[in-house]
Amino acid sequence: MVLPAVPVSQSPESKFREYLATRPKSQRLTRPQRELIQFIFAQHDHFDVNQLIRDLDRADLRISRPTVYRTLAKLVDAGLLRRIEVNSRTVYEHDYGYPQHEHLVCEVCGKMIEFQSETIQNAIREVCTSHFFQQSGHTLVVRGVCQECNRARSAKRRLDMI
Amino acid sequence: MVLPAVPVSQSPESKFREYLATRPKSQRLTRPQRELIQFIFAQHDHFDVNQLIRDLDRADLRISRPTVYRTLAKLVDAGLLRRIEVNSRTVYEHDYGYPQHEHLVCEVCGKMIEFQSETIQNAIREVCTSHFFQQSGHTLVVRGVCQECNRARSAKRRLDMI
DNA sequence: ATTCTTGCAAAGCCTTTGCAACTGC
DNA sequence: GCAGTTGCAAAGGCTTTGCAAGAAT
Repeated sequence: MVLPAVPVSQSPESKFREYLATRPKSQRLTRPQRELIQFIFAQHDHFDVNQLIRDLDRADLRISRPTVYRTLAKLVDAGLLRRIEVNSRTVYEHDYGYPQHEHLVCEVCGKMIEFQSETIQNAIREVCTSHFFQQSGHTLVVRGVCQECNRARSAKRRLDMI
Repeated sequence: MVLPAVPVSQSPESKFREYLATRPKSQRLTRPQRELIQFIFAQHDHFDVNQLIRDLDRADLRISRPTVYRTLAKLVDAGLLRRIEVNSRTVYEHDYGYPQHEHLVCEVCGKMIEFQSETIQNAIREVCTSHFFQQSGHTLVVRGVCQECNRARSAKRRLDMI
């Protein structure tokens, strides 16, 4: 986490409970779901499904793959998680308690750097207004090479020239 | 196409030929590839692989699925096409001869509205500079509901209230 | 008690790959 | 003629689904 967290009044679990209750056909909060929420909001930042399942496994939490997928979908729908597609990889990150932000993604090491930009958010808002487009969210991914990988590359280039 | 095209000096095919020639291990321009390029740059705007193959089929161009995938990858690498991930769907659009732009994507009808924003591009450039991040490209997708679908929704809502 | 959720196995997508036949250069 | 490309079939990832057993309200 690099950005300041947004203050929230409820725990992720109770926010999720609220979401479940307000569904058209009311849904249930189960043990696997609670374990997942607790696990995700205790540790992860950006993660994909395979990482998550591996980590759950290491933590001796046996939650089946389908249940993980089904629960993640609900968490996204509930506004607890955000789902991002990055270079054909699907990653999740905290939404609840975390501010809207954009990403720089290093194509070499895969690192994701977060940043906020009022300017960009305002510009998007303006464009939506002028197109009478009702915005529900956005994703900005900037691809490139991060500082460290760039250094490494330059070094290698210098070596290659010898 | 809604944005003004960028003037280009070469045809897509010759631009691709140039790309092929400058590869480390030189590659070949084949009949299926030429047909694909001609077809894509004659008609399509945004398309996914299945649409493309269906349309090729209708045009009696039989190019195998693997070849389509392999060629699209090269076209993206050559800078002729851009590849965008939108709501778990992979779509391609012209890159060569078309300016950098962002997308509003309607979650109801799937329409993609293009727009350009100097402000956003500058803001991205600035952020990259301050993070010593060497940008190679970016994707901005704004999700929401377009004007028409919004109208339809409002109308339906009014009806529901009776 | 009822209705939703789980886990398993299996199926579904989309995409990639191994390989023999083929074709640019 | 050599090296890269094609098409086929098959395999690979990731994600979803049908269904019987189990759990939440």
